[in-house]
Amino acid sequence: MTVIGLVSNTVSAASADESTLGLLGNQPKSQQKGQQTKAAIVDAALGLATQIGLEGLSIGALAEVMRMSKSGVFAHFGSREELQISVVREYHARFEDEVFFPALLSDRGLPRLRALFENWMNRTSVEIDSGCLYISGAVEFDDRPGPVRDALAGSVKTWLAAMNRAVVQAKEELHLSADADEHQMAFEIHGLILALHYEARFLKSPGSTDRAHTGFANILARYGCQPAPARMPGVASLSTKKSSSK
Amino acid sequence: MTVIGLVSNTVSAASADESTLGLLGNQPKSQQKGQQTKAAIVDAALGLATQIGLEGLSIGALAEVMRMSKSGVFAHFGSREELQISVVREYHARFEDEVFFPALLSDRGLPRLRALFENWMNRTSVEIDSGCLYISGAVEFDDRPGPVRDALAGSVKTWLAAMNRAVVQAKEELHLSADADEHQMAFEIHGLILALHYEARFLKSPGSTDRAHTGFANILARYGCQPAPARMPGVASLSTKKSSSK
DNA sequence: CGCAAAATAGAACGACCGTTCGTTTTTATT
DNA sequence: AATAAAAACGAACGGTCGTTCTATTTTGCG
Repeated sequence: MTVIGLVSNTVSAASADESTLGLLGNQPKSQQKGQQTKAAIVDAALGLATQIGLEGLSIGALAEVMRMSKSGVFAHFGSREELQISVVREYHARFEDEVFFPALLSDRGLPRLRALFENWMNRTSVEIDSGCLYISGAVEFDDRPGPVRDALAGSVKTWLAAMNRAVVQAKEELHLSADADEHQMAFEIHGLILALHYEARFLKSPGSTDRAHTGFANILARYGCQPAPARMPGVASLSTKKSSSK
Repeated sequence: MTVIGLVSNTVSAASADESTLGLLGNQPKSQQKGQQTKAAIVDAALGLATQIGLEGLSIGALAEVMRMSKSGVFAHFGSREELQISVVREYHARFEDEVFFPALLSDRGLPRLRALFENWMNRTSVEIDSGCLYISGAVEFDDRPGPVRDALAGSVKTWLAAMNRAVVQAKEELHLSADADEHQMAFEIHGLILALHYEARFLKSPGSTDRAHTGFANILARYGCQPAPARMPGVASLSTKKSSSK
């Protein structure tokens, strides 16, 4: 863990990773049908788990969706817990692909921070209908130790650390006030996402998405990206790069 | 519903309300042992539900805690769903007593808003260990319609409406900028509480409590309560009572 | 094709779930 | 103390759960 510098967690256990990538044929040309249906099972399981939770995920229901026998599904994982862990890893991978990696195309500093939040918001907006595994999982495994909880907490921490890094970089690029606390900022941003999910998905309050956006703008304004960002006393010759991305 | 002006919801179904109050003998001197043990059951059920969730709450486990038979416990509610609703109502009542009512002792406007947040924070801090029914319940009943969800959502909305009202009053008292959006502000405050619960209870990150406090100060600062709150033009003679509780 | 290995099926298990029902105990009142 | 009502019990029900075991089918390779 703590690998190459980006969001990673999927390094461990060999098996069910390639999923949709499929035919890159790492080395052995063996292994085909098995991995393939296993990936399909994990995909279906992820769909079920985001809706009814990791704990609500039952092998019987999953088998029905897959039009397979319970034991047929079960054999791919050996235990329900291993199935849950596979689901968490799959969710992590998709989160990376959808939220983290695309944001790397934006410039370091404030543009990338904005992109990260924007992607996170977009994903959360979709999850108002489908559900978010990082949120439901957190509640379900609050005080239930074990490998599932570890996998969940590991993924979430990896992501939050990436957000922290983006804030630090924004400070380094002088896009944010130097005394901005990255943990504080990440905390407040996390709160916006959680409030959005709560109020939109559970309470069904309209306007939550706008409020999350406004909240993010407020945070940026507070932490040094002033409405009038021109005169910063001393420092920062004139290297203040463009801070607008779109 | 939408009653006398304060947080209320408990008006409906007659039964299990008096709980610990016990012997005030409303009118009929009948009804004794039953209501009493029912209240004890709800109390124990609330303890279980905050830890493992409303869905994880099982009558068997509850009976064991109560040292009663399953059917003995069951008879008090007639269905598991009714038990869950009773738990939600009890939680609502305690939330009111602990968070809302005490804050009414503080002056209208900013002092009361501060008190509401402070009480909410204190309760949430305790719930880092015990769990919060409004948060776990929201996840569990996201997309599961029914009376339990209705009871939960009703309670939460009642409370959030009280927060909104406090913000509006703070504007009326000129303690906050007149163009402060109460919904936006309540949204951001709610996010702080949710982030606190998430990061402290699930991720076990230290310092979350301080970050929630700092976040609240940031929000107040942004919405018109400037960092130098001493000279506020006009208003509020010198009746600013103590706003610290401990 | 033939054959070993992998994948899937099917039935059964013990455990726990919410709920029902008839019985027994406890309670409150006369 | 007698009695009717309320409360608690205990056993059983149908159902779902994760898991195990043994067959059967399907796959991939020579």
